[in-house]
Amino acid sequence: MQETLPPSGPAAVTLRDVARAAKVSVSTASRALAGGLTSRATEQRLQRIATEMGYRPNTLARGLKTRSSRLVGLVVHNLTNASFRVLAEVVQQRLRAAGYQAILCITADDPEQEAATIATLSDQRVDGLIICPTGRNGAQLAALERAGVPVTCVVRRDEGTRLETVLAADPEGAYAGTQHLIGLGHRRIGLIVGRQETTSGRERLSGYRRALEEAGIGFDPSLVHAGRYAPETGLAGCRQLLDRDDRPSALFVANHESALGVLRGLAERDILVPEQLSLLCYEDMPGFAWQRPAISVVDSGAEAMAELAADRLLQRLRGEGGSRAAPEYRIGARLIERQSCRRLEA
Amino acid sequence: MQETLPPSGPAAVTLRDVARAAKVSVSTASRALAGGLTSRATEQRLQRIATEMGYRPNTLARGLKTRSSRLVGLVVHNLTNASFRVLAEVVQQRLRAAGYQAILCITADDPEQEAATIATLSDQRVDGLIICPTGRNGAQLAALERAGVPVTCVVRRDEGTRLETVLAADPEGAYAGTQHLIGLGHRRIGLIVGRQETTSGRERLSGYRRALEEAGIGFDPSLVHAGRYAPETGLAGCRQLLDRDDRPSALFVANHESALGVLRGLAERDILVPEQLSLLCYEDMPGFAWQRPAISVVDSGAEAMAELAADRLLQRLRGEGGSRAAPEYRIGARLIERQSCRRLEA
DNA sequence: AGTCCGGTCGCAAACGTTTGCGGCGCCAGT
DNA sequence: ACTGGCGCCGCAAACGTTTGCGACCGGACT
Repeated sequence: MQETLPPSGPAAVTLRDVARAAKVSVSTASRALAGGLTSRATEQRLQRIATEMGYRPNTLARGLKTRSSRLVGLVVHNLTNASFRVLAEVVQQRLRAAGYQAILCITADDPEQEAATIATLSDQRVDGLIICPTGRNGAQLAALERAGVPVTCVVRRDEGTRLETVLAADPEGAYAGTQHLIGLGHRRIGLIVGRQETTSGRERLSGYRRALEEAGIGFDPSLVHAGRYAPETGLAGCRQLLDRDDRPSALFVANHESALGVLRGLAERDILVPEQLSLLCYEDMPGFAWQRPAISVVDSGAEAMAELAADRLLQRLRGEGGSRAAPEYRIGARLIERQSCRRLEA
Repeated sequence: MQETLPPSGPAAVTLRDVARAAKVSVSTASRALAGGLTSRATEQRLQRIATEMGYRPNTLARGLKTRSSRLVGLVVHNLTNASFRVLAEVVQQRLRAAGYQAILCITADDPEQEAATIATLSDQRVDGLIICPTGRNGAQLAALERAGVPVTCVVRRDEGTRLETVLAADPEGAYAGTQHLIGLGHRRIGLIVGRQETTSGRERLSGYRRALEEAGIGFDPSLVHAGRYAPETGLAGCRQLLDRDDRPSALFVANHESALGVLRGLAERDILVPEQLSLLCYEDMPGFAWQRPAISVVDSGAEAMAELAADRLLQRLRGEGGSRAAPEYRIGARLIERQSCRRLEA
């Protein structure tokens, strides 16, 4: 019978092979390549032989011994949301530069998938974890951290655990955006915002509200429409807010998925921006700058968040964890004025 | 001195612990949990004990022994392009369902980064690889495949190697799109397309050209604008094609990044779609359906590509690789009519 | 010349699994 | 009652590293 051997090509060259070729023991070979505990001469000789033979250390074996896989889990809800997308891009690149690889996992904001994901990543012996938590699996995350695997939360906080977290400065961002509109003379400002069960949804609403009240404008609940992060929400909000007699003069759309629906709603009603309505969005996305008119946004600073999250995790991976404090970081938002907001004449 | 032991929490429970608790040898424990070579009774008993103790097998150790890491590399140029995004989402999910994890890597279409990435993934002993190749590292990929690691290319082909590849049916898609416009009575059709060094750029142009010629319409090179996949290209193309006397009556934009620039160009010139110009895009993206008017597209079938790529790789991972044929698969494109194309009166 | 010391190196154990091989006991068949 | 066979299990080797410990060698110092 034809032996149908699995196509395991030429067996990889192992440390033993290198050692044998250099006529030293495996241990000195190991030390020479790790740099250090050998004479300068043998070190260089072995480096040379190793590269000549095309030696590549076996990460699994090394990981088994050193109890570290140089893998980091990266868990997000999806890749469609611009924040998650840049998070994935930036974190991945940052980690790679530091010698780690990112394992990408997508949970669809579903606690069960998240639980399974965390378990699997733990099985893979990831060295660390960056995650946007659903909030329902805090116990598992805390257990991981207790087992020596640093966990950094992003975008959302996991209430109930004391995990290191980096968030957007949503209250301030929403405050600044609303204030900007107020400064332009707007008094009736509609808000389309996320579900109030989420941190960001609540915080953005509260920032909006605070700006209003500080300006001496009453908060009118009928001017806010809350819903999922989806175009449909924006469309529904448009309908609710604009098909009424005392129509607001400005709209603040607090997440970019809804914005698509809002744009369509405005077009359907032939409402001119910014002539008849000022429009301000939260979170920048590639399309906004290319719209006509270009859409002003308060940018939530996704890449800054990503960079900070990666840096914090890396620092703890290097063992400089230090502070048990499990702090919370906030990334400042930034107003980007384009052409979708106009000053209201008095 | 306070021993600052690394916070390696409670040591993980190992197979030895389970075996000891069950008063059997490690080998029977292993076999019992793997299912099979033991009596039904001990199998169930050990399953129970294992879960009670919270045993989780060490993937690294297992991988070292079995020479498989249950990791699969996923290499794309970026996550902004819609095709890559759904590729990442779908592949990740598919692999996970089959017990594999995806390592995400981004190359920015840069051969050097790609080379480094492939090397690292190989070091991590990935079991397989799904990659959109730059085309400059075919040798490395071929070597991987020879070493027993199945490689599947997506979106682009690596010329010069005979790797399994799944592509979009770009010639047919562009043909169908152009034909659709012709069927609506258009004779002068502008084309904004990708660089001619890329497979997709060439193939989409050729499909466009074939449709034209079959309809007896002469191919006019001055009606095509080729450039990078970026909004700027679209804007420049708009300028070149529309600021002339014999302006085309329809525009076929063969990639969605450029489309953003085109939309802005049209808005700047106050050109009404579809009244004054019909617009058709290649590759669907979330925004298109929400535009006003909603933009017709020929959808390149990104998720079908992703699914096929994942399935092909998985099949080979399961050892059913069989055919040495290194075949090439094509995913059919599909015209989605919305509201941006109108029939030309004769 | 003897002692000591610092620098290099090899031996062997360990990391947690999987797996070939052989031993043991039990049941059925003569 | 003895043999054969088969099902279940344990022993130990192996996967490719890292690392503590001890051996060895040379030179410098007393």
